[in-house]
Amino acid sequence: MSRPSSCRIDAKASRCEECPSRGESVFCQLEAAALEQLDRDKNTNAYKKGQNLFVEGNPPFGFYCISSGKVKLSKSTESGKEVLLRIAGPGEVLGHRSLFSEQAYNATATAMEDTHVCFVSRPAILKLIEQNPQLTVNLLKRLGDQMGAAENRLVAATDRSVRERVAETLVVLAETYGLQDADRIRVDLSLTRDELSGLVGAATENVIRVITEFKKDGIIDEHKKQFMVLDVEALSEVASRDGIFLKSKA
Amino acid sequence: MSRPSSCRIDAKASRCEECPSRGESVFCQLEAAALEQLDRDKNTNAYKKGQNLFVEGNPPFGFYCISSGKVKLSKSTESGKEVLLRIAGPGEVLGHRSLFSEQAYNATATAMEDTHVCFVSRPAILKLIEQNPQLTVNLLKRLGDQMGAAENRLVAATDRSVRERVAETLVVLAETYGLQDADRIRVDLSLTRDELSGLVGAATENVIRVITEFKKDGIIDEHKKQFMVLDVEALSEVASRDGIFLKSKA
DNA sequence: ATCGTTTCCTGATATTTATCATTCCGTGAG
DNA sequence: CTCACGGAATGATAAATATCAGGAAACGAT
Repeated sequence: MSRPSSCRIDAKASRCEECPSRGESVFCQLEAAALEQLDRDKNTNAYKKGQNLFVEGNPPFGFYCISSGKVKLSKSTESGKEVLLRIAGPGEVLGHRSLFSEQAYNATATAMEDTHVCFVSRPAILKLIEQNPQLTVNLLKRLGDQMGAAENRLVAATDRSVRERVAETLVVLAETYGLQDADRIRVDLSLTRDELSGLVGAATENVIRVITEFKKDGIIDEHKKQFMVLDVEALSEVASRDGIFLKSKA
Repeated sequence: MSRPSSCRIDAKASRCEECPSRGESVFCQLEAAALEQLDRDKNTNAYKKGQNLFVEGNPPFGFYCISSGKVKLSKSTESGKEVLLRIAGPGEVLGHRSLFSEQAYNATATAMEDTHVCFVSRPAILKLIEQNPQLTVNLLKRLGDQMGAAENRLVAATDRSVRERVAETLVVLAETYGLQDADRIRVDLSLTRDELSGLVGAATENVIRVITEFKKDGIIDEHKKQFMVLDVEALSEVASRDGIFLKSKA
């Protein structure tokens, strides 16, 4: 209980150093005093799989920082499909964009698994920023990376086939959420075919055909909605590659 | 010569208030002292149509602010096509993203017409930011808007037909760079078919077909690579609409 | 003017992708 | 266990889009 934390819900002592996402978070370089302030200002909430943190079109009230779990950011199209903009893990912030642009949320945030999230109100975060200008620089960097990823994805969407995009997406997911598991990389995410298709930007049926093919080729495997990459080389080869794409987490 | 400016090249007195892009620029809310500092630190350069400000893959040295003219940001794909990420006009900044993420430029910036640009070196801009934290907030807002536009474009790319996207693009261009001209809106840009296609994200031939159709329907017109929107209603209707899309300017 | 180059346009064709219809399979509820 | 249900898979078809090929304008330079 001695030191405060920005990213943990646990009652027991949870300092920033123990935050699983410590190195990644925009907050976790703050000095002690600021962290204490942040700790006082924050609220921690638990979301069950499927619950929304916020919904597209609603006004933004503050800032979210994921402590544990995964959250997808999605937009639904007029034709009823769901486009996944990105998947955010521990240490990542959500709602920062709408906070500064003072516009309604542009996307819906949904917990993909049971998730703990710290919430900081708009006034609190603005005050914190005022006293810690470095924070905005961190946010700029983060947002810049995400922007780069979005741009690369845009290029991919117009230039690469569904097959290539599926491969690319799997590679990036493996890089971002992959856990080494014997000789395979297990993507630590529960992803439905529909969600993957929303990430790839293609019809679910076609994405299914591609992953079936990859499975037959022994490049990937899958159990219970968890994808495993068996041969990253081959997958990258298919992706034709170069892109940063989704990689906003760094 | 008495008062400095952030956004003008002219030797004659050019204060920020006179900057054509004053209200839009992230710089132009700075107080006098900071503006003077900025004026000392900046260099103004002129680019002829077609010249590059910077090129994808190169390391970023600083910050660009467009004084006059238009600049396109593009990425070339492996298959040799050119994807336009956005078009920036007076008051807009370029290179801010790479500056903070400390990565190579993700795109190439090319003057679409004769253009004047102010350049501020990385150290200078960082110093300025240190003394004027508000600047980063402005940048965050700007970047956030651009991010939203990119996301909307991503959704459009997967969900809307070429025809719809062409209409949408023209609507946004009219909103952003349109000048009222009798009963028509003239888009103040010299755009080739290839460039428009890069903006739409489709093969040039197909975009041409759509344009021809719109012209026949009397919805748009075009002279010397300048598009005119005759019937915004109709065009918006086709676009099916809702998107902010390109609208990053404001 | 004339040439040459670039951009624009048009049609025919091939390919990719989406859509629709149907079956299969796994999982949880009763 | 069996049923029902939702996700997953597969095939057939249709639609959208890209690609290819050839020609027509527009424009700049000589």
